[in-house]
Order: sequence, then structure tokens, then C-alpha cells
Amino acid sequence: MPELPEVETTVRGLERVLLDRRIERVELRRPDLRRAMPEGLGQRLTGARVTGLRRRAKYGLIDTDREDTLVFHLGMSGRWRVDPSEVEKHDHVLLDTDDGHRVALNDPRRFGSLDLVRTSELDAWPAFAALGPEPLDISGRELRARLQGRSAPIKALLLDQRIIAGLGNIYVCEALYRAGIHPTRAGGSISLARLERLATAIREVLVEAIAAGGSTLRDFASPAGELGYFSKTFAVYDREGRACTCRSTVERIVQGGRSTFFCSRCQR
DNA sequence: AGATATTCCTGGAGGC
DNA sequence: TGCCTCCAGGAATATC
Repeated sequence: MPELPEVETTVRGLERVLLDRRIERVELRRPDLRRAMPEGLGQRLTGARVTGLRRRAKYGLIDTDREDTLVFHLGMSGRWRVDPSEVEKHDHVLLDTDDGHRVALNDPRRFGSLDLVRTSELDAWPAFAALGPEPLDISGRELRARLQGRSAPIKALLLDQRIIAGLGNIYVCEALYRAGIHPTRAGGSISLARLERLATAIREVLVEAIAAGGSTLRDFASPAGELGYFSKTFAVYDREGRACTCRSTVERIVQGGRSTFFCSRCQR
């Protein structure tokens, strides 16, 4: 499922075909994803030139010369298909460029979203206004400041986009494992030294996944369409009952309705 | 206000 | 083989 590394990879893939191109045609193949499609999406996008592609947290941003930014979230099964040979089931939006390329937003489970936001108003846009800092820039000190006084388990706090924006279940589990921190530990009770380790672990695990092209479970495809073109082996995620490198066994618990995978010998 | 539960949706997995 | 139930995920919303 797409997390920050997959979104980063997707944005870089889309950049290859969309940057500086004019969007010649927009086809909406259904009226909604998770929510209704933005008002006037087709008209506002048709004829616009793409001036930049960016990522914020788990959102991809497509800036245009009309001062509009198309903001997409891939949910858990979304992907952009680049130059698909044919339209497939669950291709919900098609964008055709002036030089003959096509990108298709495919999302079987429709947990994703599309929004068109005035570029100058992005920071105040409700979904963005409360977002915490980017995990790739996070420091131990900043983590400490944001976890101060919080009694909830560190696992749940790291998934809270207001505290740190862009981590999902997979990378939270992996980062906590690397940092040797038990997922049930109260966020506010972790020492600065261990939070420094955690900040480093978060940055490292994301950088490695981005370098590898975004990890994949069942339903992520790169923008070029090759399914499962990257396979990363997780240390703990989805490895319940299997051996940790310490020869102990990876455990699974449920926190806030989400599975947490960890090694109780390596994580304290 | 902080913590937790519920909702959305589909396809894949596993049970019988 | 087919039908059934369960589960995965992020974010918005509701409720304690």
C-alpha cells in the first residue's frame, strides 16, 4: 500500500511525462473516489500546463500555470498508470498531455482522493493545515517536543499525521524496530537519546525505500506500470511468527485497530 | 483535549 | 468448485 516512499516514487514517475506539458484532455470515469471529485475539475484542468510535481506527507501535488494544484492521495490501493495500453477497470481519471502521453489514476478500493486547491492557499487547506513536519527532516529534539506529555503508545503517535506527517503502518513498525523501541511505550516517556535513534531510523528506512523505488505489498505499481518491480524485505512488518535476526520470534499485537509487528527481545 | 471507535471500499485469503 | 467471512489500509468523524 502506498506510503511516503511510494508517493515519492510516483511523483518522480509522473514528472517524467507531465512536467511542462499541457493537459489536453481530462476524462472523469466516475463522480467520486473517497469523496466527490472537485467541482469543475475537468474545465479547470483542461488546457492547463503542469509547472511542477511535489510531495507533502503522503499527498502528491501537481502544480499548474493556472495557480491550481491537483492534490492526490493514493489511499491504500491507488496508483498512477503511465501510458496504459488500454483503459482498465478502476481507472477513474485519465489525463492526456499535448505530446500524446496519458496517465490514469487507478484505485480499486477508492480510499484515495483528488482535490483541486488554489496553489497559494495550500498551506491553509484543511487537510494540510494541521500536518506535522516531514519525516525525512525530523530530528530527535523535534520528536521530543511533539511527544511531550503524551501518554499514548509511541506506535499510535507516530501514525498521527499531526505529530509527524507521512508515516504509515509499515514504516512505523520498521522504524520502531530499528530504533529498538517497544511499540507500547508511552510517547512522552522516551528519552532524548532514544528519540535521536528513532529520528535516524525513520529517515533511514524511508531513504532506503525511496532509493529502492518504493516498496510494495499486493497492490502498488510504479507509475511505469510494472507491478511489484521492487521487493523489499521487512524486518518485522507482516512477519508474525517468523524469526527475527536475533532468533526470537516476531509478534503481532493490535493497537488502535491496527496491527503492530515487533520483536520483544530487540524492542524495549 | 486526549484517546479510542467507527466509517468508507474492494479484492484477496482462508475456512468449510 | 463456490460461497462465506474476515481483514487490510488512511483519514475524517463521532463518542467517550
